[in-house]
Amino acid sequence: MESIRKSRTVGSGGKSVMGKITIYDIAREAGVSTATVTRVLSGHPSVRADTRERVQRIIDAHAYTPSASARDLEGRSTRTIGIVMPPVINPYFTRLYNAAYEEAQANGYYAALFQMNENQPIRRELVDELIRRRLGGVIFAGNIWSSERSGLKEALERLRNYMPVVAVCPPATQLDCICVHSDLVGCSRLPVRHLHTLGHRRIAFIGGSMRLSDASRRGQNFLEELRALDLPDDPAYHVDCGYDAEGGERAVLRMLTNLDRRRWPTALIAFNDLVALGAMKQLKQMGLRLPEGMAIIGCDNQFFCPYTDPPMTSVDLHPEEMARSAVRELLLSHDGDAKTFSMMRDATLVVRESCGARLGYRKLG
Amino acid sequence: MESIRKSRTVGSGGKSVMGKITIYDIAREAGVSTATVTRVLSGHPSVRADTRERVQRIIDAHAYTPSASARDLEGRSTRTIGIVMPPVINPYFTRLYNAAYEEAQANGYYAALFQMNENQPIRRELVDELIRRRLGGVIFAGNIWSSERSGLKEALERLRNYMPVVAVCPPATQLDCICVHSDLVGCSRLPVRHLHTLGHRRIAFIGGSMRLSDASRRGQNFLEELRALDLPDDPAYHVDCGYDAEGGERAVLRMLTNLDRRRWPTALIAFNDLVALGAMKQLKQMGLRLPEGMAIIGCDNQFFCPYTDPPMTSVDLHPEEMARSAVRELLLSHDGDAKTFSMMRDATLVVRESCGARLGYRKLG
DNA sequence: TTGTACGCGTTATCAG
DNA sequence: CTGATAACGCGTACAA
Repeated sequence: MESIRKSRTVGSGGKSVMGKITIYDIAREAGVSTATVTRVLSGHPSVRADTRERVQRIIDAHAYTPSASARDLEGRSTRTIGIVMPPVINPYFTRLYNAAYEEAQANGYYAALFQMNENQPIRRELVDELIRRRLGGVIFAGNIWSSERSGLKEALERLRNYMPVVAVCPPATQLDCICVHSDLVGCSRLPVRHLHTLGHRRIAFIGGSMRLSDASRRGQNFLEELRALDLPDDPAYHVDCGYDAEGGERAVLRMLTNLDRRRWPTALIAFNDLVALGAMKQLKQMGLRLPEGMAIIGCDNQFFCPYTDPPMTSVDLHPEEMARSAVRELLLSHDGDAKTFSMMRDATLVVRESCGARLGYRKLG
Repeated sequence: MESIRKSRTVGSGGKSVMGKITIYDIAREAGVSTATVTRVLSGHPSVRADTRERVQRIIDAHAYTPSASARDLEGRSTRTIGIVMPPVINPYFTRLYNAAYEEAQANGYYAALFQMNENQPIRRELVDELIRRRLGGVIFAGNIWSSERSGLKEALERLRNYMPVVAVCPPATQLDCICVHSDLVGCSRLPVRHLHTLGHRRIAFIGGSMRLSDASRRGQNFLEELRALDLPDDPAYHVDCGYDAEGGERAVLRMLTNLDRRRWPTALIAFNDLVALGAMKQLKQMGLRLPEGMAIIGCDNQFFCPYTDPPMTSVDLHPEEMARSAVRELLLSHDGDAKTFSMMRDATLVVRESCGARLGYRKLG
């Protein structure tokens, strides 16, 4: 900020009054009533052609545009839905939001984004904000509904009193709203099976946080999957390291330096692609070749996966589809009959070369 | 969507009337006037303690929250600014938006995002939408203001009649609004000089689009810089390929296959990091080693730059700072005295290893 | 300290 | 076909 320098004061201008023309002004100038102006505006048929034209001319001349606030006040829908999620900086949520935005737009709605850091209690102010704006509905996405969040139940209940709510999240229980959840079982099963098929026996899991009950679901499922295949579930093969690339670097460093080389895992499953990215860097730095020295699988199938070296095998949770479904359900449940149900999209394993396989798309039962 | 399956109809619930309580309801139930309720709501001092408490209790009981529409109508600001830019899918704009969002929030404002594809005319509907919502101001970002866009002048003028406007963009002329622009000169100069210093003489530029006058600025500056250093500005050393990784792959493929090996450039400057990412992949695929076989520099200093192989040298345009400045200026120019000026943040070269240098941060005059 | 009444910009209803 | 006029929900003078 201080290093930004202003320059070139080019000039000054700008109208003085900042657009204050109302429907009254138009009506007066056109010599009609406000009702007629409204009729022209909404294309109502019962208005004489010449009147319509005259009014329209005035409207155009002033580039008059009715106020949304006033219009909303009159009782109709604001045609806006809210979407509450972690900051778009996380590319997974970027995709989620983008798809929601497009779907909303396709239905004549606007998707207002409310960013919220994860693992932070639902602030009462946020709920207030949503209600104040009289949104047509809200989508909560991300690990929003973890039981750690205080005031969750209350917030949800209060909100639902005003508008429909749908959650896009890991499988959660007791959620009294429509819930579109990700396939966390497949998300663990797919990569483990894939690695097992390729002959791997010592498989580790890095990323996330075991202490957060919902986020740990991934880790739990991973362990169950290992046991189902009679693979060792050594605690040393699991390290929490958060959700970004830096965490991935740290995780690898910590795990491998703490382990006798003969006990090193031969494959890594990362919480997400960001973590995997960091892990790959650290692995190379330690002199390992990929995928020979270590196989690795990410999650989210981000845009950069085909461009890592080697290209990264990853699980696609199809956030776009989930977002679109969420928006559609939200718009459908517009009216009071608030149903409550869950829906799920299967995960897909996108095989590239970070595990030494070259199979293209592949889906395991 | 069709592959998403519903399951587990858990139950049904939801209040029937979807929150219709108004300030009148509260007033009646508390046995006071609406004015008093308002006073309690806004923490006005002149209200007796017991009255306040009684009213507050009713408010809490109903979880009453005043309507934003009604409040806005009353004349005050909507405390919302708009930010119009390309889809947040592009990580550069993600950062831009995120910073704007935070800065707005820090000032008690909300930043409403309006996504618009680049190189598309400013739709009248969009401007209508912005005006309809009576925003406190609008930020336009990206290559929005290219002269190719039809109706640009008109849209801007009309908009400015309603609210302050600031543009975050490449240097543009004749923009009758506050303009925070990126340092496109430095953006070309820095990488060229860096490569020149390292001994490179045949330097190519890939990405963007020469046909779009504003986007081509980068290319123009690049050429000028080459000439200033007496380097060859062979047209074959420039290929348009858009703005994503796939484009980068294509660009490399096209350029190198069309060129005799002895005339190959020894270094590549990419329009942005996405393009550079694709280029790196294609270069490796053609058997070149990086940076020995080819040096490469990206732009935007994206999160993945430290994690490419080799880590990518890139130019940082500091989108976050620009966004924050834009928001601040917007909020400042709240009142009618619409000044018009430009400000610029210097670009910075972040040196990593994709050019074979190991210098850390480095800034060239 | 509290209440009354009006304005904010639109739409909808009901007369003409 | 068109024009008054009443909501809509809230803030705010002004009055009590």
